[in-house]
Amino acid sequence: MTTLQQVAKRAGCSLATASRVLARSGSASDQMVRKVRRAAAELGYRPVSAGPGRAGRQPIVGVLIPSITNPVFSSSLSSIENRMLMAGHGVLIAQSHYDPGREVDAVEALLNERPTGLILTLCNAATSRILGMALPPTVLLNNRPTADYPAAVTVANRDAGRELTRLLLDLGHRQILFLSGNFAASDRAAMRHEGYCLAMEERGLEPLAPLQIAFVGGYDQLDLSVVLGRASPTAIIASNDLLAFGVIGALRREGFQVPRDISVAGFDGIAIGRLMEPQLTTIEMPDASMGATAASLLLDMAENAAPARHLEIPYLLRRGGTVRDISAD
Amino acid sequence: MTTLQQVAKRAGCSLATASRVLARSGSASDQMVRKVRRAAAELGYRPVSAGPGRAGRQPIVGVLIPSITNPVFSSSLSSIENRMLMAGHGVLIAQSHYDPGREVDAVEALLNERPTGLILTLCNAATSRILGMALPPTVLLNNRPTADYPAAVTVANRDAGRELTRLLLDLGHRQILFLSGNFAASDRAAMRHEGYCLAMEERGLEPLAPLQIAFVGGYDQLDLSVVLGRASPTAIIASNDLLAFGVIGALRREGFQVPRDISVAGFDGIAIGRLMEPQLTTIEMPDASMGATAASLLLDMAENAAPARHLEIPYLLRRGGTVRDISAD
DNA sequence: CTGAAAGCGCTTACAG
DNA sequence: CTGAAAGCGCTTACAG
Repeated sequence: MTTLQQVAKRAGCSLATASRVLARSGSASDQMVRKVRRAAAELGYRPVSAGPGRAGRQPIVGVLIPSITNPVFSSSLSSIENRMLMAGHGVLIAQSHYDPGREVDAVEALLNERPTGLILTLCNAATSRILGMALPPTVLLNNRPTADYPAAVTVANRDAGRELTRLLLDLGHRQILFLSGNFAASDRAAMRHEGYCLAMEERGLEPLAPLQIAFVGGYDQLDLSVVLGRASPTAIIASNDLLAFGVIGALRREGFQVPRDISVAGFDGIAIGRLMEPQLTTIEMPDASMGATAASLLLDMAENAAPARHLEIPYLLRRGGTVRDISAD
Repeated sequence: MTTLQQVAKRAGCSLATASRVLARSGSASDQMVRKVRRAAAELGYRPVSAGPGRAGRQPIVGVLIPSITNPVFSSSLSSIENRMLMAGHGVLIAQSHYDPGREVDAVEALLNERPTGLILTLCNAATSRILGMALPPTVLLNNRPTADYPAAVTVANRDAGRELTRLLLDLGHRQILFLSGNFAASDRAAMRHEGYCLAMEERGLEPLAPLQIAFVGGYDQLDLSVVLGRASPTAIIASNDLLAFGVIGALRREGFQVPRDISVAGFDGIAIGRLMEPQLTTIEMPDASMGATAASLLLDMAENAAPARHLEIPYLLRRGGTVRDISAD
């Protein structure tokens, strides 16, 4: 490990001067600046946290998401990373894998790096043990704000669930099944389901019991035979697009065609839904701009002591070919 | 910021004792351990790098990938993160966005955190300015090893390109167009293209000039009208699956059906290719196991001073419905 | 098991 | 503009 001491020696100056040059604090002659910079480059010098205040290092923020491989989250993450890069902050990531237990460990790991701030997408913000911990400035992303953590960037998931369900009702569907990841693993899914219930009740219909499916690395091998044997839905709402794809694949394996036999809709608006044929009907979340917004809010709070705010970003219902009008049938 | 001093005071012991308890070095009475831990928890204490050796903090590794939103990379990243979590290391990420210039900045940002090691997927390992820098133990992922950086985890991209092209040739295709991201942005794409050329030449055919398309956040709005006007390929090989999806969408917009009018194949084997209908023909990269392998290799090098190695992981040609046999036509 | 003290790499007034 | 020195938060022999 190269120390500042070594750099100073090579540059032929004192520790203090070398420090001033590299930290850009205080002034130094052009010649000295050159010598020190050169010595530092040659030795591959990297500062180590230090001194009173410990302001030496590049600040970093920690980001927790359920799963990097879900495009909704990787897209948010990407825009967070971009925004933070501009601000000269590093980004440290952690995944909860939709498991409240691992979530705690993951945040612990982030905290060990003493981040300037945190952006968290929790399994369930209301019950998470994390929010009892001593946290640096924190913004919730996709979780509604809590009393302790009032900074949040969200989408109106309940409204979205209601609007999507209304669309299906308007198309003549009555037997609408809500298929979801575990509610305990995603309070977003729970909110979306509430919206579904509201829409059903509005029309005097009994909501079907929701079906919760654990996320195990993917939904490739989803088996719907039992479900379809019991209920016979004309439409299925999946609590997220990845699950919707899994549902469509599973239906195909069972010999059903979408949307001819069953309509399918999802939530998230991941890019791949627009590339498939027919295009997926979904609630489009502005994931990239949500990420950027969360990052900006966090920076504002951490650097300018701005007050915590709750920002609700509008979503968009995108109707694709996976839902069919059955009112004329 | 809470200091160890404050924790010690609250626990009623000396700085030294508090340090020993929290760093698990040296011994302390059970009672003392409890008191110190409790005080640390109450104050939300987090260690800051320190002391001789600076071994205090959790070690971290830096990972550079072209783009988090490409499932191949997010999948590798996810398995790297999992492997590192088990080893008690944090993971810091950076994106190059397929831009060699941003790549340098991104690695600089990673280095500022003094990572124990680095896992890099470079635009072009042979020409990258990064490999001239003073780096900690480094593993290349998806780039072939260089003289300075002999540790690498790769797939035989040239062979894969050849094998995929042979498949199309065997199906009767002669006019096979290779469509690619910018070669300067991806030496993988260049290798795959070489394989394409080899296969064509093997059969005494002239390879068509490759078409390079810049990646600009996605391939949603790809316009192939000009291309299809000039050449009239019966098959298109895209240098990666994301591009292949873009191609299929663009073809559809131009009124072509896949595979009836044109066959399409890609590289990567991202999950979504198996969910679409027809399934994408592609070269399946074991992205998750490549990530885990790179992580394990890096840990072995950083912790056990293991020698750098080059590991080549087998790929798999997966034939889906997007290619058609035209030999009988 | 515990504490006083030396020491790490660094920064920042304080002199000159 | 530059350096000697004090000080930061921490760890680790060294005593007891």
